[in-house]
Amino acid sequence: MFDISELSRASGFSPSKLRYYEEIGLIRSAGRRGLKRFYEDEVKTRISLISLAQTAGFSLGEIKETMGSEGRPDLDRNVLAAKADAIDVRIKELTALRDGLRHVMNCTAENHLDCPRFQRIIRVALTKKQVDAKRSKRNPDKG
Amino acid sequence: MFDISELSRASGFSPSKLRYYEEIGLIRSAGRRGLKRFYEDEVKTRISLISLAQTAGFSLGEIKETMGSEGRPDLDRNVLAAKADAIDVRIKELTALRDGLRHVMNCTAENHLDCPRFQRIIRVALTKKQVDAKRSKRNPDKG
DNA sequence: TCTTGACCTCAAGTGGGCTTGAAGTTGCAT
DNA sequence: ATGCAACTTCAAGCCCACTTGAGGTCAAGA
Repeated sequence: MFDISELSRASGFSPSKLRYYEEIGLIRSAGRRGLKRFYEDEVKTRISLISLAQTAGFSLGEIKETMGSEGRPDLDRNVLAAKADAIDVRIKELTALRDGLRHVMNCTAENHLDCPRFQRIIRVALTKKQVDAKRSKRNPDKG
Repeated sequence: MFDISELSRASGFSPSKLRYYEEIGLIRSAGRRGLKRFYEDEVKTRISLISLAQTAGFSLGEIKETMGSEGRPDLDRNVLAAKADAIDVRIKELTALRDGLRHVMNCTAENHLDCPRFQRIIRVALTKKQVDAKRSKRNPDKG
């Protein structure tokens, strides 16, 4: 068991952020000594996960929905599958963007937006986005 | 040349968003007919790029900085390289998170946070983050 | 026992990224 | 020439994810 400043140090999250996350139900303190919150080790893994999910572009609401409360580790497989698929799409977009940037670094075209290779790289990611958007219009419940 | 509603339809960005982007200098209209803005094809590529970069987790400020104004396509190679590296880090984190999610879907551990395989998957991404943080402390200008 | 500093609460403020609404203007079809 | 749908500006508002500040409580060490 450790207090909020130790958790803050260990996680890199400010105390106010930790309190805020508790307030919205994303994390839990194991209990109090007087007013002071005390935490168990488990919360560190949870915080790591939150941090990762934020990097992935998920809102705190989505993260909460996906992780559930600490007492409910039996997550909905469909939700998890959908999130994993969403991440796959994002990875492809990021890969295209990164390749585009790296290409621009070595490209001699006067205006990079006109470079055919660059445009092709970008179009790959866009096509994926559009396909996805169309599919979710035809089939809204599959997100 | 096309007007704002056509650009909106083509890009999926609302007119207000397009005007906002112009206001903050992210895009430019090619000119006006009366009050109405008109655009050239080039802006579509630019918008695609913005969309992609947002997905990658960059703020509009960073995007502006990286893309420069339309009149300055000669971007700073170091900035581009740094962004590309940042994207690589993010891709690794996303990959770890996705693998973690997919594992949880098939994992029978009663509490997934306790599953050693899951923890290992997560730790991979965290380690990268910490390494990166430490490097940028030792060497702040290399961000 | 008394101080002190790290914790606490709760309300208000901040910044990013837009959207909305009111009020005005205008290109274009009739 | 006229109407009107679609554009325009500008200010204010909204949601998210926090941070800040004022004022209060408490555990532990001198």
